[in-house]
Amino acid sequence: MPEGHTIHRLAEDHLARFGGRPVRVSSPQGKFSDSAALLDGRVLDAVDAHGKHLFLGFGGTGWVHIHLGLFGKVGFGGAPAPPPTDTVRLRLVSPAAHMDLRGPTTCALITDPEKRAIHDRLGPDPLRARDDGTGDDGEKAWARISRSRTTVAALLMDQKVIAGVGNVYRAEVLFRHGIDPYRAGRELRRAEWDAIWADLVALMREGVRNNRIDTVRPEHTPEAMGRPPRVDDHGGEVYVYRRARMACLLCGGEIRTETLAARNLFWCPGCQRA
DNA sequence: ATCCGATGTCAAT
DNA sequence: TTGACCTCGGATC
Repeated sequence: MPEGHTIHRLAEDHLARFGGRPVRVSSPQGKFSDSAALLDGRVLDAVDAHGKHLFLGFGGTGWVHIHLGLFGKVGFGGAPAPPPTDTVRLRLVSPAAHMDLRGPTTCALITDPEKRAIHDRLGPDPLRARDDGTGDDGEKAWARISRSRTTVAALLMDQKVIAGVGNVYRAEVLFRHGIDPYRAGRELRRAEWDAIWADLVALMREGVRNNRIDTVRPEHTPEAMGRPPRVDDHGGEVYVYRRARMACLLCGGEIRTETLAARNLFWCPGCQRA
Protein backbone atom coordinates (compact mmCIF):
# COMPACT_ATOMS: atom_id res chain seq x y z
CA MET A 1 0.00 0.00 0.00
CA PRO A 2 2.78 2.37 -0.80
CA GLU A 3 1.93 6.02 -1.26
CA GLY A 4 3.86 8.67 0.65
CA HIS A 5 1.90 8.30 3.86
CA THR A 6 2.93 4.62 4.08
CA ILE A 7 6.60 5.51 3.73
CA HIS A 8 6.56 8.29 6.32
CA ARG A 9 4.73 5.98 8.70
CA LEU A 10 7.36 3.31 8.09
CA ALA A 11 10.10 5.82 8.93
CA GLU A 12 8.43 6.57 12.27
CA ASP A 13 7.85 2.91 13.00
CA HIS A 14 11.44 1.94 12.23
CA LEU A 15 12.75 4.65 14.54
CA ALA A 16 10.40 3.61 17.34
CA ARG A 17 11.24 -0.09 17.06
CA PHE A 18 14.91 -0.11 16.14
CA GLY A 19 16.26 3.40 16.71
CA GLY A 20 19.27 3.99 18.98
CA ARG A 21 20.26 0.35 19.40
CA PRO A 22 22.38 -2.14 17.50
CA VAL A 23 20.37 -4.08 14.95
CA ARG A 24 20.99 -7.48 13.43
CA VAL A 25 20.75 -7.10 9.65
CA SER A 26 20.42 -9.93 7.15
CA SER A 27 19.14 -10.69 3.66
CA PRO A 28 17.64 -14.19 3.60
CA GLN A 29 16.78 -13.81 -0.08
CA GLY A 30 20.38 -12.88 -0.81
CA LYS A 31 20.25 -9.80 -3.02
CA PHE A 32 21.25 -7.50 -0.14
CA SER A 33 23.68 -9.88 1.59
CA ASP A 34 26.92 -7.95 1.08
CA SER A 35 25.48 -4.71 2.45
CA ALA A 36 23.67 -6.54 5.24
CA ALA A 37 27.02 -7.94 6.40
CA LEU A 38 28.45 -4.40 6.56
CA LEU A 39 25.46 -3.15 8.57
CA ASP A 40 24.99 -6.11 10.91
CA GLY A 41 25.31 -5.03 14.54
CA ARG A 42 25.41 -1.30 13.81
CA VAL A 43 23.15 1.28 15.42
CA LEU A 44 20.15 2.62 13.51
CA ASP A 45 20.47 6.30 14.36
CA ALA A 46 18.33 8.16 11.82
CA VAL A 47 15.37 7.72 9.51
CA ASP A 48 14.13 9.89 6.69
CA ALA A 49 11.37 9.81 4.10
CA HIS A 50 10.84 11.84 0.94
CA GLY A 51 7.87 10.96 -1.22
CA LYS A 52 7.92 7.19 -1.65
CA HIS A 53 11.59 6.84 -0.70
CA LEU A 54 12.56 5.55 2.73
CA PHE A 55 16.01 5.97 4.26
CA LEU A 56 17.37 4.12 7.29
CA GLY A 57 20.55 5.72 8.63
CA PHE A 58 23.41 3.72 10.14
CA GLY A 59 25.89 6.44 11.14
CA GLY A 60 29.05 6.49 9.04
CA THR A 61 28.17 3.21 7.32
CA GLY A 62 25.53 4.91 5.19
CA TRP A 63 21.84 4.78 4.49
CA VAL A 64 19.63 1.90 3.45
CA HIS A 65 17.57 3.31 0.60
CA ILE A 66 14.25 1.51 0.21
CA HIS A 67 11.62 1.99 -2.47
CA LEU A 68 8.67 -0.38 -2.25
CA GLY A 69 7.52 0.01 -5.83
CA LEU A 70 4.12 -1.44 -6.53
CA PHE A 71 4.54 -4.74 -4.69
CA GLY A 72 6.96 -4.10 -1.87
CA LYS A 73 5.79 -4.72 1.66
CA VAL A 74 7.17 -4.30 5.15
CA GLY A 75 5.99 -6.59 7.91
CA PHE A 76 6.76 -5.93 11.57
CA GLY A 77 6.66 -8.58 14.26
CA GLY A 78 7.88 -9.40 17.73
CA ALA A 79 10.68 -11.57 19.04
CA PRO A 80 11.79 -14.18 18.51
CA ALA A 81 11.54 -13.74 14.75
CA PRO A 82 10.23 -16.82 12.94
CA PRO A 83 12.44 -18.44 10.28
CA PRO A 84 12.37 -16.12 7.27
CA THR A 85 10.86 -17.18 3.96
CA ASP A 86 13.09 -17.01 0.91
CA THR A 87 11.55 -13.80 -0.43
CA VAL A 88 12.69 -11.65 2.50
CA ARG A 89 15.11 -9.14 0.98
CA LEU A 90 15.97 -7.45 4.25
CA ARG A 91 15.42 -8.54 7.83
CA LEU A 92 16.10 -6.34 10.86
CA VAL A 93 16.11 -7.91 14.31
CA SER A 94 16.31 -6.33 17.76
CA PRO A 95 15.87 -8.05 21.12
CA ALA A 96 12.18 -7.06 21.03
CA ALA A 97 11.15 -6.88 17.38
CA HIS A 98 11.80 -7.84 13.79
CA MET A 99 11.03 -6.42 10.36
CA ASP A 100 10.82 -8.25 7.03
CA LEU A 101 11.02 -6.41 3.71
CA ARG A 102 9.75 -8.21 0.60
CA GLY A 103 9.49 -7.31 -3.04
CA PRO A 104 10.96 -3.80 -3.03
CA THR A 105 12.00 -2.11 -6.25
CA THR A 106 15.04 -0.76 -4.41
CA CYS A 107 16.95 -1.85 -1.32
CA ALA A 108 20.49 -0.50 -1.46
CA LEU A 109 23.21 0.84 0.80
CA ILE A 110 24.01 4.40 -0.28
CA THR A 111 26.19 7.34 0.79
CA ASP A 112 25.19 10.82 1.92
CA PRO A 113 25.85 12.33 -1.52
CA GLU A 114 23.82 9.59 -3.17
CA LYS A 115 20.98 10.29 -0.77
CA ARG A 116 21.20 14.01 -1.51
CA ALA A 117 20.95 13.28 -5.24
CA ILE A 118 17.69 11.45 -4.64
CA HIS A 119 16.24 14.39 -2.71
CA ASP A 120 17.37 16.71 -5.50
CA ARG A 121 15.41 14.94 -8.16
CA LEU A 122 12.19 14.79 -6.12
CA GLY A 123 9.59 17.53 -5.93
CA PRO A 124 8.22 18.95 -2.68
CA ASP A 125 6.53 16.43 -0.40
CA PRO A 126 3.34 17.50 1.42
CA LEU A 127 4.53 15.36 4.33
CA ARG A 128 7.76 17.36 4.57
CA ALA A 129 5.82 20.59 5.01
CA ARG A 130 6.15 22.16 8.45
CA ASP A 131 3.65 24.32 10.22
CA ASP A 132 6.27 27.06 10.79
CA GLY A 133 6.75 27.27 7.03
CA THR A 134 10.38 26.08 6.99
CA GLY A 135 9.73 22.75 5.27
CA ASP A 136 8.56 21.90 1.76
CA ASP A 137 5.87 24.01 0.20
CA GLY A 138 3.94 23.89 -3.06
CA GLU A 139 5.80 26.70 -4.84
CA LYS A 140 8.18 24.56 -6.89
CA ALA A 141 5.30 22.32 -7.89
CA TRP A 142 3.19 25.30 -8.90
CA ALA A 143 6.03 26.65 -11.02
CA ARG A 144 5.97 23.44 -13.07
CA ILE A 145 2.23 22.92 -13.11
CA SER A 146 1.27 26.46 -14.07
CA ARG A 147 3.48 26.29 -17.16
CA SER A 148 2.53 22.79 -18.28
CA ARG A 149 0.24 21.56 -21.02
CA THR A 150 0.28 18.11 -19.39
CA THR A 151 -2.87 16.97 -17.62
CA VAL A 152 -3.19 17.64 -13.91
CA ALA A 153 -3.70 13.88 -13.46
CA ALA A 154 -0.26 13.15 -14.94
CA LEU A 155 1.45 16.04 -13.14
CA LEU A 156 0.23 14.88 -9.73
CA MET A 157 1.77 11.45 -10.34
CA ASP A 158 5.11 12.91 -11.48
CA GLN A 159 7.45 12.63 -8.50
CA LYS A 160 9.67 15.37 -9.90
CA VAL A 161 6.70 17.74 -9.65
CA ILE A 162 5.30 16.63 -6.29
CA ALA A 163 6.58 13.72 -4.22
CA GLY A 164 4.49 11.14 -2.42
CA VAL A 165 1.18 11.40 -4.24
CA GLY A 166 0.11 8.11 -5.83
CA ASN A 167 -2.90 6.82 -7.68
CA VAL A 168 -5.28 7.02 -4.71
CA TYR A 169 -4.42 10.50 -3.47
CA ARG A 170 -4.40 11.75 -7.06
CA ALA A 171 -7.91 10.53 -7.77
CA GLU A 172 -9.28 11.65 -4.43
CA VAL A 173 -7.77 15.11 -4.23
CA LEU A 174 -8.98 15.94 -7.74
CA PHE A 175 -12.45 14.80 -6.77
CA ARG A 176 -12.41 16.80 -3.54
CA HIS A 177 -11.58 19.95 -5.51
CA GLY A 178 -13.97 19.30 -8.37
CA ILE A 179 -11.24 19.27 -11.00
CA ASP A 180 -11.41 17.20 -14.17
CA PRO A 181 -8.26 15.04 -14.31
CA TYR A 182 -7.74 15.88 -17.99
CA ARG A 183 -7.49 19.60 -17.37
CA ALA A 184 -4.06 20.95 -18.34
CA GLY A 185 -1.80 22.12 -15.53
CA ARG A 186 -1.70 25.63 -16.95
CA GLU A 187 -5.51 25.78 -16.76
CA LEU A 188 -5.37 25.38 -13.00
CA ARG A 189 -5.89 28.56 -11.03
CA ARG A 190 -3.47 29.61 -8.32
CA ALA A 191 -6.16 29.40 -5.66
CA GLU A 192 -7.06 25.88 -6.78
CA TRP A 193 -3.46 24.73 -6.48
CA ASP A 194 -3.04 26.32 -3.04
CA ALA A 195 -6.17 24.51 -1.88
CA ILE A 196 -4.97 21.20 -3.36
CA TRP A 197 -1.57 21.47 -1.66
CA ALA A 198 -3.10 22.36 1.70
CA ASP A 199 -5.55 19.50 1.35
CA LEU A 200 -2.76 17.02 0.54
CA VAL A 201 -0.84 18.15 3.62
CA ALA A 202 -3.89 17.47 5.79
CA LEU A 203 -5.02 14.25 4.07
CA MET A 204 -1.58 12.68 4.00
CA ARG A 205 -0.87 13.57 7.63
CA GLU A 206 -4.06 11.81 8.54
CA GLY A 207 -2.93 8.93 6.33
CA VAL A 208 0.29 8.63 8.35
CA ARG A 209 -1.66 8.76 11.60
CA ASN A 210 -4.17 6.08 10.59
CA ASN A 211 -1.90 4.11 8.26
CA ARG A 212 -4.62 4.19 5.58
CA ILE A 213 -6.16 6.58 3.11
CA ASP A 214 -9.47 8.16 4.07
CA THR A 215 -10.76 11.07 2.04
CA VAL A 216 -14.53 11.15 2.54
CA ARG A 217 -15.66 14.19 4.52
CA PRO A 218 -17.76 13.36 7.60
CA GLU A 219 -20.86 14.93 6.03
CA HIS A 220 -20.52 12.69 2.96
CA THR A 221 -20.21 9.30 4.59
CA PRO A 222 -22.97 6.88 3.54
CA GLU A 223 -24.31 7.03 7.09
CA ALA A 224 -24.52 10.83 7.03
CA MET A 225 -26.17 10.69 3.60
CA GLY A 226 -28.73 8.14 4.78
CA ARG A 227 -27.45 5.36 2.52
CA PRO A 228 -26.32 1.83 3.31
CA PRO A 229 -22.75 1.58 4.59
CA ARG A 230 -20.11 0.77 1.99
CA VAL A 231 -17.15 -1.54 2.08
CA ASP A 232 -14.11 -0.54 0.09
CA ASP A 233 -11.89 -3.50 -0.73
CA HIS A 234 -8.79 -1.50 0.14
CA GLY A 235 -8.16 0.03 3.54
CA GLY A 236 -9.95 3.38 3.60
CA GLU A 237 -13.07 5.32 2.75
CA VAL A 238 -12.79 7.12 -0.57
CA TYR A 239 -14.95 8.91 -3.14
CA VAL A 240 -13.82 7.52 -6.49
CA TYR A 241 -10.71 5.31 -6.34
CA ARG A 242 -11.59 1.81 -7.64
CA ARG A 243 -15.27 2.70 -7.63
CA ALA A 244 -15.79 2.50 -11.40
CA ARG A 245 -19.44 2.28 -12.50
CA MET A 246 -20.65 2.81 -8.96
CA ALA A 247 -22.79 5.79 -8.00
CA CYS A 248 -21.00 8.95 -6.94
CA LEU A 249 -21.61 9.71 -3.26
CA LEU A 250 -22.39 13.33 -4.06
CA CYS A 251 -24.25 13.52 -7.38
CA GLY A 252 -25.31 9.90 -7.87
CA GLY A 253 -23.77 9.77 -11.35
CA GLU A 254 -21.52 6.95 -12.50
CA ILE A 255 -17.85 7.01 -11.53
CA ARG A 256 -15.73 6.65 -14.65
CA THR A 257 -12.41 4.94 -15.16
CA GLU A 258 -9.86 5.14 -17.93
CA THR A 259 -6.24 4.14 -18.39
CA LEU A 260 -3.83 7.07 -18.32
CA ALA A 261 -0.08 6.49 -18.53
CA ALA A 262 -0.63 2.79 -17.76
CA ARG A 263 -2.49 3.55 -14.52
CA ASN A 264 -6.18 3.42 -13.70
CA LEU A 265 -7.70 6.84 -13.40
CA PHE A 266 -11.03 7.31 -11.60
CA TRP A 267 -13.23 10.38 -11.57
CA CYS A 268 -16.81 11.61 -11.47
CA PRO A 269 -17.72 13.52 -14.66
CA GLY A 270 -20.66 15.11 -12.85
CA CYS A 271 -18.62 16.60 -10.02
CA GLN A 272 -15.28 17.31 -11.71
CA ARG A 273 -15.18 20.22 -14.14
CA ALA A 274 -12.88 21.03 -16.98
C1' DA B 1 -3.65 -25.08 -10.09
C1' DT B 2 -3.54 -20.93 -12.57
C1' DC B 3 -4.48 -16.19 -13.64
C1' DC B 4 -4.80 -11.53 -12.72
C1' DG B 5 -4.27 -7.21 -10.80
C1' DA B 6 -2.18 -3.77 -7.52
C1' DT B 7 -1.56 2.49 -3.75
C1' DG B 8 5.43 2.29 -8.74
C1' DT B 9 9.16 3.41 -11.78
C1' DC B 10 12.41 2.93 -15.47
C1' DA B 11 14.30 1.76 -19.94
C1' DA B 12 13.48 0.85 -24.56
C1' DT B 13 10.72 1.90 -28.55
C1' DT C 1 3.30 3.83 -25.30
C1' DT C 2 4.93 -0.72 -23.93
C1' DG C 3 7.45 -4.24 -21.34
C1' DA C 4 10.07 -5.50 -17.46
C1' DC C 5 10.67 -6.08 -12.63
C1' DC C 6 9.51 -7.23 -7.68
C1' DT C 7 5.38 -10.47 -4.59
C1' DC C 8 1.15 -12.12 -3.07
C1' DG C 9 -3.85 -12.60 -2.35
C1' DG C 10 -8.21 -13.20 -4.36
C1' DA C 11 -10.82 -14.76 -8.28
C1' DT C 12 -11.46 -18.34 -11.44
C1' DC C 13 -11.03 -22.97 -13.44
